[in-house]
Amino acid sequence: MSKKERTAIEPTRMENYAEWYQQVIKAADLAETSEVRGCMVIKPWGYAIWENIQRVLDGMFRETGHRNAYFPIFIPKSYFEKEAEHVEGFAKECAVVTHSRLENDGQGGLKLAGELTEPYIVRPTSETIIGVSFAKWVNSYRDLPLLINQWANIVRWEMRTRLFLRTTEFLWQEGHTVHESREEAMEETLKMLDVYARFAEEYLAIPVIKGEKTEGEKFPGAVNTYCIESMMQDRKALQSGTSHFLGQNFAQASGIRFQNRDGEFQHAWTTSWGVSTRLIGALIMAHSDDNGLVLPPKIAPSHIAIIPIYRDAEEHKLVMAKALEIEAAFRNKNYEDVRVYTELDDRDLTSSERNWHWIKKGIPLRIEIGPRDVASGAVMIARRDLEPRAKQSVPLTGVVSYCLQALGEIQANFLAKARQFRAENTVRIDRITDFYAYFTPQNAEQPEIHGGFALAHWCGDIACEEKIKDDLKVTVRCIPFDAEEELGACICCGKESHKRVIFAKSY
RNA sequence: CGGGAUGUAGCGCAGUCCGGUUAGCGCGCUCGGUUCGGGACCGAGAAGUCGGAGGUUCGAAUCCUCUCAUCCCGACCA
Repeated sequence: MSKKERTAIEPTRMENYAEWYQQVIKAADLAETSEVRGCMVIKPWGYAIWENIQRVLDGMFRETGHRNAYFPIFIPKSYFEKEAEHVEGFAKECAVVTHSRLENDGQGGLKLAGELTEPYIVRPTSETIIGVSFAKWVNSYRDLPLLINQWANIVRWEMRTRLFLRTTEFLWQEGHTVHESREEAMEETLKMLDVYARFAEEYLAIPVIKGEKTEGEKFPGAVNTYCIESMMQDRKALQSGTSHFLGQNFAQASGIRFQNRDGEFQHAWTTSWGVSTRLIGALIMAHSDDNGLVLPPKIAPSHIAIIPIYRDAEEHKLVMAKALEIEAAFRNKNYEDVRVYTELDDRDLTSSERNWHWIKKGIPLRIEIGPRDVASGAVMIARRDLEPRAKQSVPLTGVVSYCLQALGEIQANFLAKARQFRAENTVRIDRITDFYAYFTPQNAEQPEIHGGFALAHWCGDIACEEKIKDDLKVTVRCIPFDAEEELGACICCGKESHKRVIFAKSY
């Protein structure tokens, strides 16, 4: 058989990005679609990534003074109705509970019974139900700030779903805070956006752009919505986290009032912020390649696959003894704040089968150890940030230090690579013809990877935003915080503009 | 909710137009053997009643009616 180069994932990113994404998830065994419409089953390798995300973020929330709590999954319809924009924003995607029990229908089936006097909405987000509690908890300025976080599941009845990116039920974290003043609430909103940005870059190795959402894209009921936007390898944008300044809207709707320092009653100022299992989608699309998942060491469920190579029972015994020694050497070892985990894989499969298994799962390092290595007192180490064939012989005595250092390098390489990719695919555009050309694929039937982030002037008029969206499916991803003052003309209508915003196609 | 398509073994599919013995193929799985440092090979085997209901017929995966579900394209979206 000819040993021609082939990729572990087919099709490749270039051939069919959307299909490649599904295949990476399948090959890495992260998740699968469930029998339940739009819902996914998150499998151990995928769930472990989520647990790592939870662990790290939870620590960050604690450090910033937040405490975890839990609120009901059901929201009475009347609560939901209190904030008008909020209702409008979520009404079309709510699962509603209308009955409380099932009865035998006499034909071997079941029928709905016990109709509720007031239907319950399965939370699509918890502002309204949490607001009811907050109204009780907050009476005085001395009760503030109130800094709460909830880890929960959410249901949004989306029309079209994609594993991790958009599922009917998803897991997330939602922070909800109450403050005495506008300034303090705004400060909180931006502080948590910073936490998200730091997490994305330091742990997920995904560079993000912090900015504000336009009026058309902001959270229903929010005064301002801020976001972190990242670029995927098909050059589309993915909103990876949001933080909302809710003003007094929800405080008024829920009656969150307190007596201030002057003894007067006033409505509080609230915020909410969240990230979801979508981050796993971001992780996949930001780093993975045509050989499967690629995981930054700081978020990987496990870091090193140890692969013994042997032909018979005698060699197995010989090699396994060393493999167990290596495994033991990593016990209780940390790379920065991350515990290093290993996977000793001596399954009865060919070594290449086991090798590819771990490549596809995105494990950062692989240690191969065979009879030749045992004889020479060394092992072969392969890194996920290099070609699958690239292997380095490392003496047994230096394996741990080599690996710990390599993990750090790999983490840094992924971030640098993602930064470079984003830089290469970000352009400043001033003429509308260039803008349309940039976002128009060569092949309309089967669009190739095209476009990217376009920094262009925008007048702030929603009509221009809508027109571009209708024409090109391109939206204003955000008005970046770091956008410099610059006089220019709106890319769409030509009116005066003072800042460039980021336009892109998005998920 | 509009437009299009599909439901046959765990997965991917053929067979359906032109009804006819025991419903096939690839992958996967199980067992045995040879292999094993770049995705192995040979042999044997298990597994489906054809989305569901009804009808036509001597006979239905195949024809008819109804129904359910899923997928793709639009509007929505963390």
